[in-house]
Amino acid sequence: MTVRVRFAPSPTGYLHIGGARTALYNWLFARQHGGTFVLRIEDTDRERSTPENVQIILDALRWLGLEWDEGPEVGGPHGPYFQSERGDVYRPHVERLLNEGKAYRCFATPEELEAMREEQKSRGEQPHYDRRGLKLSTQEIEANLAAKMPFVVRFRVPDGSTVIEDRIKGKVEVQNKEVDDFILLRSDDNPTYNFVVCIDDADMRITHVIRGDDHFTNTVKQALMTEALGFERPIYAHIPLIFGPDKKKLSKRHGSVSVLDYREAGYLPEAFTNFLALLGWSFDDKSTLFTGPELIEKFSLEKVSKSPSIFDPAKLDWFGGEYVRQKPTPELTDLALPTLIAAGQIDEATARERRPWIEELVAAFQQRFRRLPELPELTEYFFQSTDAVEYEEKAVQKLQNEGASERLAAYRELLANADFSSTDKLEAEARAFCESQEMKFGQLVHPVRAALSGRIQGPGLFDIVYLLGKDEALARIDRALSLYPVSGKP
RNA sequence: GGCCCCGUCGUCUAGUCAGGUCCAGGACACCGGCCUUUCACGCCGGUAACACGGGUUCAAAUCCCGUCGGGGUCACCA
Repeated sequence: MTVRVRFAPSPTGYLHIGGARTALYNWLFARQHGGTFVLRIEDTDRERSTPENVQIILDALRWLGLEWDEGPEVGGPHGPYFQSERGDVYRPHVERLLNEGKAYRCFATPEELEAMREEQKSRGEQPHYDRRGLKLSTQEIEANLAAKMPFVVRFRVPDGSTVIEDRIKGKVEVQNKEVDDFILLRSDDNPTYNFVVCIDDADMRITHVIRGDDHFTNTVKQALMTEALGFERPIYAHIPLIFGPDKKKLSKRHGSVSVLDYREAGYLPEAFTNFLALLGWSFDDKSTLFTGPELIEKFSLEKVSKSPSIFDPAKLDWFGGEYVRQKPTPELTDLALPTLIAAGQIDEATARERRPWIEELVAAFQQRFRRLPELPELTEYFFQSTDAVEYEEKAVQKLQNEGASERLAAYRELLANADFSSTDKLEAEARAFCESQEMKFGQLVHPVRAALSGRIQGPGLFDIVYLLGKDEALARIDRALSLYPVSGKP
């Protein structure tokens, strides 16, 4: 049996973290088994579904690297893949179910049903549909139909119980009487979700349904419906939900839950998928870093946790830094360049001309950021004119320490004739200089760093010197010297 | 409330099915230290958990029962 799985989002908003993880697990499962990953858009809610939202979902999936084999924009033999375009495929099934007595009409209005539920509640009963439609005689139905009374079609839930052999949850048995005779065709002639899903999944030859645990109660309905329709039941796997720190289903109020927000925040997609994969799944007691191919090879539904997990942004940050560090510098440069450009630090033409320099700059900071947009915050002073560099308070202190300006001035002379061909040479010369002056290395480094960058932290000092170049380094020292000429008293 | 699911460090988890090798392992976070020109990286170390109560057993995080706690779901939404 060839594995066929699907991800079936509703384009009513962004793709959220939970949906992304569901998509990832489906994709991983398909790739591992050489199967097919189908993307189906469940846009039957015309009010809330928009083409823009569809595009957002596609963008998000592509960013995560989850290419689909069948679905929007790629087509496939089992389309259409937009539920809104599948209207006609459902009608014959409604008729069949009706003829076979597996479904029936109910003429009760929403108001009547509401009243029914209220009454049940007032009697201390659980609200439930009382099968009033089933009690109608053939004559009554004919008369109502002739009178053009609106009706819905309900599924007649059989007696007994339903056992779901869930690949993650294990065996779960539910009494069918817990399930109401749900509606499969609305009075406006539109079929409902629990009905169309069964037909779509069957039409698309879906073998495994992997989705969020919030669908579990639907699963019982769908299993029953699938059986009534005469289709083969897919294998189900329900992934526990992702919670926010308050242990409630992750939602907007927990901050960013949209996948594209994380792209905006500048996380590398590999970091994000690695993080997502491990939210609710683990391979063993040691491994945390997985490449895409490793994930495909090692993923398994059996090792998906049965308990919900809480989204921890701090851990995502760690993954972010980890992937930034292990990314080859040229590639990282390509990825980071747009943020430098967006920050106004460089333009595209200059970036091309100074490509080797940019790569060296990125390399100098590679250990120091986790998200792309953090880079321009760190590199700002490299792109400012000499006079625009601002000195933070602590940097000013470094410049005003006893003897600092004298040491700075002395180093300026050294630098004027220094060999700028490499960071190492600059450092070696500085060290030799300190030794000859019987000066501690740190006494030189700190004021120089302050003079060049206006800051007290950053990459290795000689990376800064080197990246700035001789002219600019001298100019910045001169400026610092003119601003803070007086050292502490002798 | 009914039904269903879940409950190991603050968080993600290994271990639970096949009880002993677990006074519970790893990772993130946090705290200390080392490295060092700062920050970061890296390295070393530390704090920290079997929800509770019974039972079975020579032995229970692991099996059984109960309690408590958390969540999901109960629409002419998907």
